[in-house]
Amino acid sequence: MPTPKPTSPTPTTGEDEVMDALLSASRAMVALAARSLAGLDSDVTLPQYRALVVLASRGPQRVIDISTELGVTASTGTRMCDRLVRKRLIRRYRTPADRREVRLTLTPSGRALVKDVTLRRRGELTSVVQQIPVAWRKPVTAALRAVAAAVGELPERDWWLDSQRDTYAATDEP
Amino acid sequence: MPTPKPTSPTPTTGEDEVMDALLSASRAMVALAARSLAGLDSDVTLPQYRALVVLASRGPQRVIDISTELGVTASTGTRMCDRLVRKRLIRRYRTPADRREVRLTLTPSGRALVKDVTLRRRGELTSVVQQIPVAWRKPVTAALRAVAAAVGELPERDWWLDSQRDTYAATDEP
DNA sequence: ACCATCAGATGTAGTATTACATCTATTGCA
DNA sequence: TGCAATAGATGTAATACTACATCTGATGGT
Repeated sequence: MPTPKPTSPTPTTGEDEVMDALLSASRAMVALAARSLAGLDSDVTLPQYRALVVLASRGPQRVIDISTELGVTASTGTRMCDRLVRKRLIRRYRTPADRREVRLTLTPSGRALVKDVTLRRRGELTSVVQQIPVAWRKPVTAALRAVAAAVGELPERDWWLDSQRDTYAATDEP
Repeated sequence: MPTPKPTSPTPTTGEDEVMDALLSASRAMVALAARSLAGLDSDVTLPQYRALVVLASRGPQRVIDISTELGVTASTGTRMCDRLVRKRLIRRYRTPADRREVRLTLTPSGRALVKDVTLRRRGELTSVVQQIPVAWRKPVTAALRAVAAAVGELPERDWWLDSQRDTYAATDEP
């Protein structure tokens, strides 16, 4: 805790400092996320964007999957998807295997939007990254990956950015 | 940054890796933020929480300041403050100096809420921090601070957690 | 003293988020 | 075959976010 820090008797190994810095960075990231979303042409809300990121990171998902990931009910998920479909950012596909399921996939526009936001963030972070001494980059990279992994973030591989062909045939529009 | 060394003797030495890791971490942080907010007793939205964080980090602010920080109009800011006041998380104070102004401050509940959320995040990040090799902590800490600073995040000093007395006298309730 | 400006608040309005209950279509299993 | 369970969609409703236009009150400079 940063609070009544009793000035640990044992010279701490810098654990608190790392944690504080991490929390600061965390708040900053949230602000950054909000900002990069606000400065966008289309008006996508944060929940909507999070849904897009899930699709971008994990590939085609069901409504229930996205809902769970976002911590909302299925009905809320359905509603959100309605809006994203209306905005042409995602598409619904029926799977032949299980006709109850609906697979959600990003449209090219959806992919472009995620890419755009990513680029914006990249822009804001470029100078920071460049200022990190080369010798530090390895540990910093490792630490950041650990953070992402621990918090439950998906693969860093942006396979989705190179809009590969959708693997689902549009059987019907639900 | 403690050592803003001009670096880059050789172009791109792990620069991309750091950036990717940073972006991953960024997405993870957003998800984490949403989660730590969802698992809360009181129902505070992300915009509301961001407002609280601004107050917590920067101390008493005006409506316009918070609005600017959050990237919304003044009227939106006023509305948001209305809700936060109704939830007893912030308080409005008139300043004698400029009677147009309204200073917003966190109530004890507000402070407690921010603290609670911080603790939750801390919990999720503890294991990560502990896993970072001691030798790495210094660079990692510096890098994270740089990120926070660059993105416009405030001092890491959590002075506000030790609920010091509010310096404004409640003259009237607007 | 006058008036432009600033800080906030309010009226109005559209869209989003979210949940609960309920309904349809499908699937899986006994 | 029959029926519970699953995946979504829909009806309904409360709350939040957001902006634009407008209004009040207070400052500050001329």
